[in-house]
Amino acid sequence: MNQRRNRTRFTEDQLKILIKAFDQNPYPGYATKQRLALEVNTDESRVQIWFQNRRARHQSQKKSEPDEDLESSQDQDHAEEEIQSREDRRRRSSYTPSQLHTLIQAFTNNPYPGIDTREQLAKEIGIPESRVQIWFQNRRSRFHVQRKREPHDQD
DNA sequence: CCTAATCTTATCAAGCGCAGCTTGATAAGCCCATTAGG
Repeated sequence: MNQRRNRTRFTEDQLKILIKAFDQNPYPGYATKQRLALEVNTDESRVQIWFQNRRARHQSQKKSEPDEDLESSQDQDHAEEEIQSREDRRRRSSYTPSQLHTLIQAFTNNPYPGIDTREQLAKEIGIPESRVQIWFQNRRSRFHVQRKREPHDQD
């Protein structure tokens, strides 16, 4: 059926490691996320989601605090520097026509597959489930964009 | 209730082939995205 992945429960030890890494760099590259995943014994995709959620929480918290003490006056270009030092992304995947065919067919059948369907697909075509999920996200996104660009006279 | 999982939208960037398109990967979401599991 169409259900979510089981909710991950991080232990305190795991969180300690993740938080420490987050404080050092809230935008880890793929290699760092993989290393962390190994260290806390989970999947890289869970580490990725954890960082995304933590950034969302942290940034909202940041906004509510003015924090104009004696630190920000010294280096104003800190933000740019932060972006520049971003680590490498995951290497771009490339799918065979056969894999794409299977994905597209599944998409036509259901653009919002649950975890079971995604994992089954992943197994079937031999790519990680996280890539399947990203593929569906991108596909849906572009489907929506195209719809906006060429609005049909109906609706 | 807390926060992992999910969704949309926008953007970066690899690959191809040599200008600019296609598409996988990543980030943000604003009175602070929504949904839902335990």
